[in-house]
Amino acid sequence: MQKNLVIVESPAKAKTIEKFLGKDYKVLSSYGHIRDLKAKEIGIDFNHDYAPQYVIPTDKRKLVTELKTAAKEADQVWLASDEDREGEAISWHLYVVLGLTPENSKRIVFHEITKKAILRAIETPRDIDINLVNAQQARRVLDRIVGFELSPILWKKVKPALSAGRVQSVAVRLIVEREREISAFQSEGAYRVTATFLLPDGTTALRAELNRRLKTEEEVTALLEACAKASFTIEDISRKPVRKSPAPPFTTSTLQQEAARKLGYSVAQTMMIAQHLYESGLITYMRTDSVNLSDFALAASKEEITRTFGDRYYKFRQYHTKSKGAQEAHEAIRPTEMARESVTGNAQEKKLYDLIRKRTIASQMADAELERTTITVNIAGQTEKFVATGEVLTFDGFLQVYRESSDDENEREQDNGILPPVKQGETLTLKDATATERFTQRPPRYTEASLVRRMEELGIGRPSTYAPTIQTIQNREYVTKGNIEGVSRTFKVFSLSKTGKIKVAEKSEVYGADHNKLLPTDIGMVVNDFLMGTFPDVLDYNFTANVEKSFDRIAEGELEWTKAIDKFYKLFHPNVVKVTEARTEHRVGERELGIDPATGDPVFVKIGRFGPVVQIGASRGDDKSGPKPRFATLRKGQSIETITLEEALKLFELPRVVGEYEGQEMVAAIGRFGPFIRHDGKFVSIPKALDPMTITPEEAIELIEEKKKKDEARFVKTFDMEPDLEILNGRYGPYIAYKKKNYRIPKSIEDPSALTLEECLAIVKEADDKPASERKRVPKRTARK
DNA sequence: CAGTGAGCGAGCTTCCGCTTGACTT
Repeated sequence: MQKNLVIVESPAKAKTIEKFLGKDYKVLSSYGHIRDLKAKEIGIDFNHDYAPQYVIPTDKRKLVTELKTAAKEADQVWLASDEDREGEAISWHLYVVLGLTPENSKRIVFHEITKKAILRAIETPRDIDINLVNAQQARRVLDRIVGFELSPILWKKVKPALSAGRVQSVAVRLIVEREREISAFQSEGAYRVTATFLLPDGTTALRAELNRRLKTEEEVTALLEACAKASFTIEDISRKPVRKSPAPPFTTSTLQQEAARKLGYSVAQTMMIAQHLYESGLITYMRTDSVNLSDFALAASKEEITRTFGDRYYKFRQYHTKSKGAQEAHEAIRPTEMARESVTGNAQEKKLYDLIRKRTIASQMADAELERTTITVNIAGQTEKFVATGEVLTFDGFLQVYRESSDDENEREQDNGILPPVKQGETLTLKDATATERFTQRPPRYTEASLVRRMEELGIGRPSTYAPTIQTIQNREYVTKGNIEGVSRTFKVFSLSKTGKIKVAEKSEVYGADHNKLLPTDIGMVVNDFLMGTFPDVLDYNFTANVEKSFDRIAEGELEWTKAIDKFYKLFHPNVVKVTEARTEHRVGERELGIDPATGDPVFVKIGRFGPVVQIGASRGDDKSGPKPRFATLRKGQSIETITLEEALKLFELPRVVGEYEGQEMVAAIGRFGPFIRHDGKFVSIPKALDPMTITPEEAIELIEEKKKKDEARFVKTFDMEPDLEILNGRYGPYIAYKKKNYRIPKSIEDPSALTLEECLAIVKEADDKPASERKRVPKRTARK
């Protein structure tokens, strides 16, 4: 048995380190935290100075027993979790749970996974930093208090199973506020004037733009009229060298942004692919906020750049992390071997690796050098000038390898080319001039990646939580990813022809379309407004930054963690009690639309048990007296913020009896899966081309008959002896349905329609006999779209 | 796109950060 046990956080890391350390060392992984607060209750003892009640989660029990056994067998245990707040806490929990002592255990840290770094770490061990551990306990306890005291308020006041937290609620706030900025945005038109001039040779053209935009049509016509008569001279030519520097190597956040822009991956997708590359030993750890490169990586980059491009392309650069609250326990994300140009794996892995490698290499390359030329053209008798700019790349530098993308589509317009040679004082002739009406642009909606960038700027969330947080706010239905259809608008174009005439044309363009952007739902907006009204301090963009300052003081040993929590709790909890007990006349987010002309009853919209609903008539009190209110769910695209009385009343026209067929009523309605026709206890979806409000009996019958035909094709085989068992055609090919459960047909069976009843029952029996532990229940959420 | 189309209500839901599985009917 080995004398030494090293415990790290990640199994991939354990494997690598074990190779470096040799046979005297056994290296195991803790797989992150091994203990946490009780899962089902708050898990904090408020009567005993906020003592956290830690438990080992069931899925960690087996691992912890293994670690205990290994620790007992070793002479020395080396706690080698990451060097940050969470890592220090992991070591401390291990120390406590494994029953270690100062004699038989040591705390070590290393910043790069090289033999040298690890051996040096072992030579310079230290003790567990209890102040840093306490900072983590404060963080954990604060998050638990905020989450577990706010969420139940939402269950009571808005809708069950909702959630609130220090991170997710602010993420939702960002999206809600951006959407409101967009709806309040008033675009302003202004005219952008461009002109083409001819040089004295009579053939070479120079395109230039007026140095300011013109506000009114009068200004436009005045200027164009002046241009028709004016003479033009080259007033000034200026040349300026410009340098561009490469972007720093990837962190989790910047990798997610660039992978989204360049490769179109979602944040979760990027992390999954990166995890794969990491486990295959191809890249360094993918959850990091550091832009630092190890000496090994710096040397390897230099070698790679000078070998491939030459000395001139190399430049040593050291980057410093700017983002708030960065903990820098790891390196930047980079290839483990800089010389490895490509990897084996699927196409996505190859592309992401390529992106990481190029970004890393480029970060150690020379600046790109450009020459920017600006030509100013004077209009005789006018104060305005025309300006032409051009850029020429004189040295490509890092651009040879990598060019960072931008979210802003307008930036790409600047890709100006070479300008023709001109001389100062030269006279030009105007060939044409055009004034095009352009509108100011509304703020952009967030994408997953741009939300991550904003969260990182605010210091909210960590590299390990960006992707899960985005998932959570979508699971709670605060936010959806969706498209917005563009709207058409007209704009004017004034053009001056060679003959000096001004023509006006009206053109149209589609604007405002959006694809795959984060949009707030009604629930998201109602919850946000409620929390902003009741807990503005927690929703403040600086809340995290402020508590982080306290955590830093705790880590420095200047502040007791329980005192910091006490200060917060004494302010926060009374407000929780006050808000919980506040009786309000109306439901949170409720809006009265008006009176139903048919009954005289009031019409409301609000968040109901299952989401946004319209209600006609007041809710009945506890005594159940009075008439029952009527309900209707909002249709897709409708919002409780914008729906009108008219639209709301229309929702009650469904369900609607369309007609009769085969002696049974046909009823049109809208359900969770869209519009449908119910007939004889069966449901048929109504396609988009038809409307449930106007569908005719003939159209409905056609749909029903079509569905019948399709259903018949569904049945591959049925058995008279056992009507409960059917072989059906499904999305994934034929399968067996038996007593409300579905069974896979083994791949070895070529013709499922030839199966006998006995064979089918055998398949069913075999599947049912599998131990329950092997049959994982499907989480409810995955059934959702 | 196999199947769901309801409506306070015994119960239950929830946070943030560390880490990977085992599962695809």
